[in-house]
Amino acid sequence: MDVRVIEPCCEPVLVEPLDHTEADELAAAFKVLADPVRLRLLSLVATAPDGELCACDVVDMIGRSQPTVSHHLAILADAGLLVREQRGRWAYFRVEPDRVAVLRDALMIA
Amino acid sequence: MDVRVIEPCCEPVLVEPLDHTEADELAAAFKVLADPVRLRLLSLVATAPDGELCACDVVDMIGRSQPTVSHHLAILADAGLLVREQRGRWAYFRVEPDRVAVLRDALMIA
DNA sequence: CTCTCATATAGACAGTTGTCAATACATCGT
DNA sequence: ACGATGTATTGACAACTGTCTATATGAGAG
Repeated sequence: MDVRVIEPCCEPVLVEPLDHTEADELAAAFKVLADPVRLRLLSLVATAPDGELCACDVVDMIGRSQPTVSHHLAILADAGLLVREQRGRWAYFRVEPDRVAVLRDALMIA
Repeated sequence: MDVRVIEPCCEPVLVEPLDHTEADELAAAFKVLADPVRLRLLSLVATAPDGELCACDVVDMIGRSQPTVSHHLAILADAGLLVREQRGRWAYFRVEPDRVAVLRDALMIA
């Protein structure tokens, strides 16, 4: 039977209320996720076969104009959720798991 | 040594991109978290000694007007993150852990 | 019943956000 | 060097959001 030492996971970590600064930063982070286009972009990159996706392929999948997609990708990258890598004319994006984990951990509150 | 059978936890669960409907619903849910006042309210309730908090005590802690606090509490309750219980003239709130877990699970993407 | 107090609602206003068309920038191929 | 192509930026506009004051609702106390 497969066993391992239990790690603190999925248990409450919030022991005292957020102060103003923490709340502002967290809210800004969640605001990035509070848009359907950005969530779909994130899920597209996360489920991409090679773990990365070219911006050139994304526009058609999303169904928004190229500037709009570029804008949302920039927001995700600025937030650290995606990392951007320029290869020639093309921009490739991949998910930054640690950054996603920060937000996930913030929800271990109850 | 404390051991147990491993459970699927904190591992990627997203295997295909979100469709429009899923993205819209998730975005609406994260939008609720995308405000510092609501995050502080949530953390105040989550860390309250009895697991519940009276709206009457909250206004002073937050530093916003009573209507504003009431507005944010309503948004959190409508989203299912808080449950509201009227006791006489007072309204008590507690966290709905299952609802928080839904959002946390949505971030198990990488 | 009436007064008081906790909470909710209405309405208004400033600031922010998502979107697009137009344009600029940058890199590759010829 | 030049043209083609992928991506980013600019500017504009409609829609949404958070906040307040003023007011309404609703429940207990006297």
